[in-house]
Amino acid sequence: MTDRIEPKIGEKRWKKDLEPEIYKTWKESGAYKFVRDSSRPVYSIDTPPPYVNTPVHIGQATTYVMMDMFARFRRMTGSNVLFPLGLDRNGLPIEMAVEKKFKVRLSSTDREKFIELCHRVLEESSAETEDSFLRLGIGFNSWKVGSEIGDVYLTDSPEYRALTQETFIDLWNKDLIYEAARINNFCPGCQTTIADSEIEYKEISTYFNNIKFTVKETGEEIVIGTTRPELVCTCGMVIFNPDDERYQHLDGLTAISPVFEKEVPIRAHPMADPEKGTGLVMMCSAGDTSDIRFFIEMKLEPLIAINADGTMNEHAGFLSGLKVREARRKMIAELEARGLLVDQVQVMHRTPVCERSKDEVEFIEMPEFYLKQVDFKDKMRELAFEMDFYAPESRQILLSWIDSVSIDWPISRRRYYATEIPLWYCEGCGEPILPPKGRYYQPWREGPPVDACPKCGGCDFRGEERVFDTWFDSSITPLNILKYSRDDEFFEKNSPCTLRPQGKEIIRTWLYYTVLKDYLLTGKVIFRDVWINYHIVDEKGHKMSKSLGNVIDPKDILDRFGAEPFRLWAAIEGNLVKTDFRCSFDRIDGAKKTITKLWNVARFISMFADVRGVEPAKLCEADKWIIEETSRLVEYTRKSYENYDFHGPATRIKHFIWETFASHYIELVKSRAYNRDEGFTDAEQESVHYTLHYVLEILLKLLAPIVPFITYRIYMDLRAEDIHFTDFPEAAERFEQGFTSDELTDLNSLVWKSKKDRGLSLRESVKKLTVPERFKGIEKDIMSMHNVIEIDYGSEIEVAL
RNA sequence: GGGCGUGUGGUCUAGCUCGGUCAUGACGUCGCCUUCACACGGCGAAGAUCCCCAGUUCAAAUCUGGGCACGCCCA
Repeated sequence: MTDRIEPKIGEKRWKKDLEPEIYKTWKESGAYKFVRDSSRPVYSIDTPPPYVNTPVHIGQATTYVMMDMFARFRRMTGSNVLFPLGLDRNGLPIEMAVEKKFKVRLSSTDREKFIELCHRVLEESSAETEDSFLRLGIGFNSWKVGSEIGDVYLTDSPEYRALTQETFIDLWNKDLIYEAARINNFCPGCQTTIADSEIEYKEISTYFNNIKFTVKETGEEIVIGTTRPELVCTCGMVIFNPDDERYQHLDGLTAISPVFEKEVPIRAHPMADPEKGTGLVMMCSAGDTSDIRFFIEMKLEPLIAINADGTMNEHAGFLSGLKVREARRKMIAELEARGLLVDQVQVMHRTPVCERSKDEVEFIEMPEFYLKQVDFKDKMRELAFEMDFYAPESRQILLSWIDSVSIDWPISRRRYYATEIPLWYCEGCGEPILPPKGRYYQPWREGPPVDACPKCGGCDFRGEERVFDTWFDSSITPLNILKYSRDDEFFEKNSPCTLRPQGKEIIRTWLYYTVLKDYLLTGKVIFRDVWINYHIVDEKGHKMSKSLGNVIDPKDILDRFGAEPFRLWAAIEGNLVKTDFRCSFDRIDGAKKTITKLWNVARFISMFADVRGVEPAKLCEADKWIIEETSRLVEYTRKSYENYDFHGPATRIKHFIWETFASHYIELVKSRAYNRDEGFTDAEQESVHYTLHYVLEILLKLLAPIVPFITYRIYMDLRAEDIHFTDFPEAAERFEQGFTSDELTDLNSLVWKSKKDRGLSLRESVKKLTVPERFKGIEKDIMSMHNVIEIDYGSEIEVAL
């Protein structure tokens, strides 16, 4: 028989330059295009739309690579994979980029003009994102923006915005939206109301001012510490801790505030911390979120002293018209002049700030639209248990957030580059007018959908100027990709969406709002699986940020290593649902070795005839052994991949290739494969040729979702077939094994060590080798591998050199 | 202040659910080997108080309690 042929695989090693021609082929041929009318079950992935005005972050690169692994695996196991790319273009980041780039303020710029500037910023920042994803080997359904299922979508397209507005109209008609004037978190920098979820906390250095109040009943002077003296006018109560011995006598008395001389009750309340300041606290209507909570709890009437523009209003008396900081200075001066300021102590104060602009959040009463959510907390908890979380512990983050929800979701914003609230108002009677569903509306620049007010018959209308919270848009991504309200048949058949992959830091926003809103619209849970990832941090474990200068651009990695080492690294490094990954070039470089090893193993095997379908009974014992080991690997890998675990299999496959397959199996059967001196029968040689190709094929398929380029190329070279459209392996017929892998590797190591201890070459002959009986079946292979002259059997291994 | 998570050789990591073989592997280090797929290779070696304390147990990296450190989220 043909004993040896030239390797079918020519190149000595895999090079990153081999990647571009492959991803170009995929892109140009539309390899992963979604087929709407297929009998295969749909597996849908609601990808998190990256923000377009910043380059793809290393964290996104990693998580998209993981999603691609899920997609490729599902494609090989019979699913019709819906894996679209969305690009987020709405909201504050674009507006802030405009303000910075063109040196304008939103509040003082014409709306039409400002939006045009937004478009200009957006035009410059589009293609880059897609290019990175393409080079990473991500198999999106499409690379074109469009409205077919699986096409790239933009969150600011008229189609997407029309869908957002449609959901508003539906929710309005379901009586789930109302407008109310309430104290809201207001960002003076962004000039808009923001949700609780958009607040973060920062330690800011400030002064703790100890100021004097007087007790009305006794005339006693009491000292109270505050960081916000300008809010003394809104003080509604003075409290001390019930356990604080110093102030028991004050309970039930009345305090008179300094300067404003307002009378407020003094009470004991656990919110006061005896350790902090003097232990006496003045509770203002809107100093921070806990103040607001306190007022609600105590049923106190709040007094709002700050306007939306950040100035004090008439409630602040002599401070009226001043900005908050000026008012604070003036109030302190006034207190000092009257001898009511005891001292000032510098402290670090945990201050609520806007997560976007970092401005200190104020609490201001404004009319806003709300989507009801408090009424649905129990239902939300139920829904949280209807979804499978990977890892399961991540569900707790959602549950904790649901528990902490205390007010409805304020969904209106006073910004420009976002989806407009589709409403007009009758100037005569104030009646709100909703347009019919179907198209994208811009009420601030277009006329109402009616000629006359249905209530009073008036003909003058005012368009709503506010827009939606970005999360109101983002919370319909699964509806959008599944063509909710656009292709009812498809949506009904394929809802819920199979997978929501996202970061743990946006559980309280993206995941929560999506589940909430889509439940309110459809009455059902919108996801089957939720995959929650941790983060990619720098080599030292620190969060990457522009200010620290430790940001890694995936393009640098692609330029240096190509996609494959990076993708293998992403799978091998750890389990992203449990821990952060430390991004290290050295470790990515390390993954390259395994790529090379795989290439060389394949190249070696490609020298031998690709024998198919040998009867199991005719296989040699050594071949049965490696097939059995391979089957175990297949079973484990399949099961793990199904549960989104690629790390376990990746490490095991890697170990298998290096330690089991290459070092022991291939070394063991090498002479049989070559059969140069005809020491083996044709059947024995055929058995090994078959087995080598069989195991290689399985390994390539197991690895195809992780490293799609190299497996594609090898498979093409060997079989002229696209591996990504073959079936994922099933375990083969199982074989009883006379020996275990450990027993075999121990035997080999012992022989190698014996030669080494004597300073002999590994090719040196062994005069006599004594091994346990269980190795009898692979006697010939062992003898040729170690160059054994005589073999016999005993209970202990003995090597006579 | 509360919740969740993490803490394993120089570095990183598996194992911890369900206690029990000399604690897994990688990178790095050291020694030997131009072995005909691969020197981006092979063989071998050194290196660990498994954060600390206490407890349960015949036995703890693994379970319990307390502490410390770090991270994330929330107040």
